[in-house]
Formats: sequence, structure tokens, C-alpha cells
Amino acid sequence: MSEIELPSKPSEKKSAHGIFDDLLKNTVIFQNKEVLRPNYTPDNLPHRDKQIQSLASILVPAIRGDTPSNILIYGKTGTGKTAVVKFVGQELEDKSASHGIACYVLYVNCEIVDTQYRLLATLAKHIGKEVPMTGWPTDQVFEEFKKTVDKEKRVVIIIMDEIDKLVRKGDDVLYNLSRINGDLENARISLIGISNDLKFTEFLDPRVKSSLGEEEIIFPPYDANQIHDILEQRAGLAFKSNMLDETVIRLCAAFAAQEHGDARRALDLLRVSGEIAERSKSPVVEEKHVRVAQEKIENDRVVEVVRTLPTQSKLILLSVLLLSKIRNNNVSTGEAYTIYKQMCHDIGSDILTQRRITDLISELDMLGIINAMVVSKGRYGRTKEISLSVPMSDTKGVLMEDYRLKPLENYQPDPLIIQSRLM
DNA sequence: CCTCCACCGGAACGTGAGGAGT
DNA sequence: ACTCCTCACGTTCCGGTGGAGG
Repeated sequence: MSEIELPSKPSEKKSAHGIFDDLLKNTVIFQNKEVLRPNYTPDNLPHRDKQIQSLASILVPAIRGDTPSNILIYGKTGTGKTAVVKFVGQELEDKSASHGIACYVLYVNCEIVDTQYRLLATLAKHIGKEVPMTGWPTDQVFEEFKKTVDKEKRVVIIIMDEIDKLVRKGDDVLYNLSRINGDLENARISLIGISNDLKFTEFLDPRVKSSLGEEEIIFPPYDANQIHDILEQRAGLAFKSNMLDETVIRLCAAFAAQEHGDARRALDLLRVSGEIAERSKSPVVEEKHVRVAQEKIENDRVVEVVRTLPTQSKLILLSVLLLSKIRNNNVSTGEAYTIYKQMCHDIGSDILTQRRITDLISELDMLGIINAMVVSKGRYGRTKEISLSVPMSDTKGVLMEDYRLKPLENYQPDPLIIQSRLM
């Protein structure tokens, strides 16, 4: 609502003048905030026993020095895929070490390492072979990688997180990697792919698909109770004791469960709630802080979405915004389009056809920035009624950050155009 | 019951950017 | 350097439609 400040990064070091000292004293709520960050791997994963179990049973041959099957793991964001895989991977490395077997688990996030070349280069680096980040032909990097792994007798398990991001740019690497064992004397390689897109294998070469998906594990979304348990467990580590109001966790869980059971979201919410409580110098985290946090997270999301919209979409959004300002909500496509055309003309931008605009409006609708509903006004035709579903002034502010829209800062829709029809 | 408004939304096609292959 | 292909983005064309008003 009102006083939402920017999150100030808590500084670790004490300054000579003590300007931070006072602020540091305020960190009475958190004990270890890191526990709430998405990349933290807890050593206890509630409600994932089944997945841990099946993953472990597929990987157990590695400890005997055999090659485990390749695995594909599916599940939406925040269902614990990465945490489970990292957790089991760690256990596996430890266990095999104590059995005197060389077993390595390599983790690669394909969203960051997003080309075939970089994937291979990263893998090579992991096993101790430096490869220039650019310059070599891709197949040479592959050969180099192969040679290096094969120097030792060992089992290498390659985890590829967000593998769908990589597949979009070709599946050759996967094809090569999945057949690499045929060429290796000593080492064995098995692959684990993690995807949050259930249908991504449709784009895969059938051969890759069958070899990569020898085993499949699915991570269903958490329900509200399960999220509640997870939060409870993490909160115990993250906060000092008795810092949470009774209802806080329950509320966080409820909000996150609405968002298709995303635990990451829930943890974020809890963390932001804590930060807000801390900044408002509240002794405990209360329900109201969660509500403010929820609003802030949602607001951040909208700001980000609006900011990155293409110019044309911004123009339409602006036109809807201005119209709904002067009349009390309820804008029709035709009106929005007329204003849009004028504004385009004013700033010398191209004017798209109305057909295209309907699509853009639908897109904005999907993004949850506006609300569009087809209604029939009988004799007066059939149209989409559009209303804003985000705060007006904030949105305008974000739109005006775009220099191309700047000239429209004080634009007033021509009243002549708007004098159309009652209701 | 029919008409006819004002737009919806599907289909097919055009265009230019960017990648892969050669 | 060249073609070929794919993809995102737009356009043109057009049949379709819920319901107020006649």
C-alpha cells in the first residue's frame, strides 16, 4: 500500500562511522535468511520422500560402479526438482566415495549455460579440462571432453537443469552425450534432465527421447498443507524463535497454493514478509506484513512485465489507461483503437491494424495487466470490454519511463472521439 | 422472429531477421 | 558468400455472432 521501501541489502561489514550499526541492530527477526533463498538446499525435504526414493534407486548402480539409467524429471517451478536432485546427488557422491568408487555429479543450469558449445565447455571445465569459452568447433570440444572423462575409471552423472531451454537450440549435444558410453573405455556417463515443460520431449529427436527418458520421475505441485510443512521447517531455521505470528505461515501457504503450489513463491513471500516486518521495526512478523509482501511481489512482477512490453503494446495499454481514467472504467476495443491511432500519429509511430490490436489486447489480458471480456451490446454491436487490473498511476509511471512514450506524458484523449454512446 | 451493429477471431499470406548448412 | 529454413510479427480477407431494437 503506502510505505513500501526498496529492499536495502543488509551490509555485512561495520562501517567506520557506524552508520550501519543502528540498522544492524534491527535484524532481530532473522537468524539465517539464506535458508529462504531459492538456491538453498535443505537437508530435509518434506513430502518428497517418494521422489527421493525413486531417484536414489535409479542411481544406486553408480555406487557399484555400473551405469545408472538416464532420467528425465518433470515438474512445475517450485516443486522441489532441483533441490531433490542436488540433495540426492550430494548423498551419492559421499556414499560412493566411502565405497571407494569415483563418482562425480555435475550440475549445469541450461538457462545460464544456454548453447551447446557452452554446455560442453562447462562440462569439460568441471572435470578439469580448460577449453576456451569460444573459438573451437563444437565437435572438437566434445572430443576433448570425451578424452578427458575417459582418462579415469569413473561414473559421471550430468544434471541438466532447465533442459528445455537447451533443446530449443538443437538436440545434437544430447544425442551425442546419450550415446557417448559406446565410445568410452573407462568412464560411464549418465544424464539427468530436468524440465518444467511436460511436453518438451515432443521437439526431441525420437532417438534422444527414448535414451534420455529411460526413467521418468514426475514432481506434482504441492498442496497448501504440504507448503505449510515446508515453510514451517524452513522458518524454524530462518527466523529466531517466536518471531512469527501464528497465522503467518498459514497465510503464506494459502497464497502460494493458489499459484499452482509453487514452494519457491511461498518462501519468497515469507522472506519478504520478514524483511518488511524488520524494516517497520515490528517485533514479530504479522499477518499484515504478509499481505503487504504479497502486494509488493505482485507489484514488482507487474512493473517488470509492463516495462518489458513492446512499444505497441505499451501504447495500447496507455490508451486503455487514459480512457478508463476519464470515463469510469469499461473501455471498448474501438475506442481504445481510436485513441491508439491518434497517439501513434502524434509520436510518429507505425499504426497497426485493428486485427493485430485485438491480439495484443488478448496478450495483455493473459499477462493479467488488463481484463478483457467479450460482451454484446445488442444493436450497438459486439466488443471486448476492457478494464485495467493494475493500479493506474503506478502503471502510467512505468509506461512513461519509455522515452518513446514520453511525448504523451500529458496527452488528453480528444473528447469528440469519446462522446460515443451511453453506457 | 429477424436485423444488423461492431467487433471477434480463424486462415492464409508477406516480410525481414537470424541460424544452419554448404 | 550463398541459399534455405524457420520464426516472430503483421496484414488482408472474411465468415461468425449475442442480443437490443424494430
